[in-house]
Amino acid sequence: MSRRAETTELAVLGLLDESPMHGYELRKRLNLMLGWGRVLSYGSLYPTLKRMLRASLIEEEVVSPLPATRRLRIVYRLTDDGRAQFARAMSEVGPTAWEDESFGVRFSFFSRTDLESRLRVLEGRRTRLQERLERVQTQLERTQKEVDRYAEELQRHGMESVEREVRWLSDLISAERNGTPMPRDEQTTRETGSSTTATTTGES
Amino acid sequence: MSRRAETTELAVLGLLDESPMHGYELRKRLNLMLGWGRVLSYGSLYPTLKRMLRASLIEEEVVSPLPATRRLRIVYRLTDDGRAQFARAMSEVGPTAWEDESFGVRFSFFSRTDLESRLRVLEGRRTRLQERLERVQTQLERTQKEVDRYAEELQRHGMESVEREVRWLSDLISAERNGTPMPRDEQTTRETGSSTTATTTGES
DNA sequence: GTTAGCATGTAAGGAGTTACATGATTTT
DNA sequence: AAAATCATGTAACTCCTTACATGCTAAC
Repeated sequence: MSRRAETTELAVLGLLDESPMHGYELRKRLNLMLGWGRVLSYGSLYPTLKRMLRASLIEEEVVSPLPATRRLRIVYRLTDDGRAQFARAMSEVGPTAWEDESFGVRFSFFSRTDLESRLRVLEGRRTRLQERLERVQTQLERTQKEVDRYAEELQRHGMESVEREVRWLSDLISAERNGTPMPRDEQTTRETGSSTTATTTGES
Repeated sequence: MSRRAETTELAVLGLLDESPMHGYELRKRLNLMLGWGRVLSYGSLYPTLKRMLRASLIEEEVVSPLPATRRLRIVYRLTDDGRAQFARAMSEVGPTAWEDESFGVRFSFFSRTDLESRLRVLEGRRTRLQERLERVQTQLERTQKEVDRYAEELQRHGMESVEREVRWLSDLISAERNGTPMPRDEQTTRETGSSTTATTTGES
């Protein structure tokens, strides 16, 4: 019903689409998946699960694990609605799809989407990063007077990181287009011919 | 009074410590500084300023800009309390100091701290990143069975980014220790001898 | 003339965290 | 014997975003 993108929910849908799981395990997988940003807390996960339950996206089943003395586990499983919702969310590529968190989650589930959606997400993200680079560069030119050494160094490092991600995305995009699903080469980081900053690489 | 680290507040203190400014300009500088993560909205900045005003960290002065038809601007200036608070916050290097956002802000203001504080922040951040790497690596080894191609590629890219930042930090740390304030060389990214992942580089 | 930038704010709401509550089991 | 991990949850709170409200000025 609600068209809220809500990254956590998408992640849960995707993980449960692979296989049913209980909350604790879900959190572990989630943290591994998002890993490099936030670490999701129970105070966030459990209420999300309850909400999804109310929305009939998932169903619960209480399971008593074999050494029966252990705490009960509640295993969650996708409903047909949930599965449909996941498919819809993955193909509806809106501008939220290229935000840091959301991008990571979508990327993780790329195997379960079609080429077209993948390309739209990859290209959308790349465009967004390139815009960020341009904006920061023009702003730096205007404010160039008082440049603190450290502030500048941080800026430089940030830019390099973003440029690196742009190259990574460009490599992935070519790989997708060539039908080569993944650059099987570890040296993705080298100069790949993709001009780092300037190219606007107009999309389809 | 409140010992809340609150990154936004620290950033405002630091910027106003450089020179008085009005809200709009503050936001621009803030966005340039944090730039690569969030972009701060007015709905966040103005209430923060009001709060800091109530806490007597800053003072306001209404200024009518020269083409008098323009909107009034409210210029904020640090009080002595505010200046003291900034100095205290910058030297009190707690574990929050190596969180992404907070780290960036502190780093930007490094010129206004002593060598010791700088080293503690840099080393703290490096240790934290190395812990993250180790945790993810051990977890990957345990969950290694069902490795989705895309999920794995994202993981790999994330790891490389973090390793890159660790090298960057290591270079900065050596530079600080050698009295060379900054690696004036652009090729910081190359192999610098700093072993990427394994070294725990026990701190002082 | 219309878009972008200048300039300050408020109200409602979203997404998540920390701390609390509880307790068994496995590893070191 | 202590520490980590398994396991589920709630209440209070924080920080931030979006949308609204208002209006002028510079650049294209």
